[in-house]
Amino acid sequence: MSRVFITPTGTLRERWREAFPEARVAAKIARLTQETLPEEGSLWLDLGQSPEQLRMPRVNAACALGRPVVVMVSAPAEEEAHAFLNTGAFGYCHVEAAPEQLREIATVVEHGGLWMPPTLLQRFLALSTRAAAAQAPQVQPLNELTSRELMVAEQVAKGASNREIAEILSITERTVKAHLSAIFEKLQVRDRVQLALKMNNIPTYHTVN
Amino acid sequence: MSRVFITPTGTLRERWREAFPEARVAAKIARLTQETLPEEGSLWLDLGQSPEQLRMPRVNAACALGRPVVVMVSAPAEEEAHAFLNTGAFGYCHVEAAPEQLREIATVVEHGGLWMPPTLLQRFLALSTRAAAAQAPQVQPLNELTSRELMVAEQVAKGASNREIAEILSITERTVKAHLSAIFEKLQVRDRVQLALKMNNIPTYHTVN
DNA sequence: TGCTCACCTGTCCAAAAGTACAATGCCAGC
DNA sequence: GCTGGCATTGTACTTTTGGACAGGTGAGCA
Repeated sequence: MSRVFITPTGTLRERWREAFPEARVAAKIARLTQETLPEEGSLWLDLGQSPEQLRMPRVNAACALGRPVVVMVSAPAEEEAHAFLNTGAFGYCHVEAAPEQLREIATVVEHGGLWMPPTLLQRFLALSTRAAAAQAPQVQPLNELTSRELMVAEQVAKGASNREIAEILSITERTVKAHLSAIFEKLQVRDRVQLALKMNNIPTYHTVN
Repeated sequence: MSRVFITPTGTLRERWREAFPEARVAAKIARLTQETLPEEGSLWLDLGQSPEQLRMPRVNAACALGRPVVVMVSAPAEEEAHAFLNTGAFGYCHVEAAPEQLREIATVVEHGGLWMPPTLLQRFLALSTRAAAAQAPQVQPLNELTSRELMVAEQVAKGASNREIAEILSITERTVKAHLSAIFEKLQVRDRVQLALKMNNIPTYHTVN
């Protein structure tokens, strides 16, 4: 498995060489063609110094070569990560990533996996899940709720406290709680946060048990 | 690197054994604790026959063990993939996946990568990009948060309780509260419900005092 | 070397949320 | 007239949440 680094300086950084002693280097993507590329292996694109408007095209060009591409940047940012990975890159990391890390990343992307910093990955998953939920709106079992319960649920969905709901509906806080208990039971949620999310069509991932 | 398969039958499938001759097997997640688990390696959760309402809790439980989890299902579906990966799983594949594929997946997840079938991955990336764009205006106030605070906020956005967040982040419930107080202050919300809504870009109509 | 900041934790306390058990009144339908 | 569902409220209790006050550590920086 061989790795090719694409960096404007045309020279390998210390840590890159440390991670992959056999790595090759290229100054420009254009220099690389199907013929000059090794049979398999990954491409490592250094965008550390690239100006804004050139970054995306470069990622595009690199991905077009048909090898898994890891984009390296000097300041990882969420939106950029999304854009690059969506374009076809399989990895997104810091240019100064440690050698062991680089090897981890290589292992992952060369086996069809996706790699990005853990915190970004989390955000990433949260976002796409939300998007998926928005795409396929679930018909909720809100019909099970009585009219009064629905009013209470809607207030919770807007972030109201029991006291506020009581005031709005002109009932006692106690009654609000009674309705809430019924709602929780019917909708199979355990507290107002989960209810608020459910009412807004957002999946929750924490079950009782 | 060792692999533990969790399957109701308590026996390894042919192809699993073929992929990982040394694999261990367990019938229930509850049997596995930090002590009985190997130092490192991945968990493979067979949801082939699991009924709908037990799937998510099982994924949750498996992820809580602190090893990369690969969920195996008999009929891969997009929404499910999103949900499971968002819960903390790192892999999602068919129970009947070929041995070579299983090894690929193992390699990926054990190195911090994310693995799912290529077609799903495409959809996934497309979705998240769209979501990122939609969220863009909202993400701004979030950068006031420190990385740790963001993690807490993300969990609240999914409906987690303080206790759960503490467990997930391996900190005390007290610390979770500390982070939350800071978050409330920074994002100008008064409680976790409003935070959850704000994190999901849903406006709240109640005063913030 | 201080200093700041993020992160983590503790105790104590008060408010809010949620549950259990119980009761009253209203109204529609059989 | 009886029954069942809905809405309402009460007392009493447990759990969860959030805040006040008071620290402790470690990393980075002037």
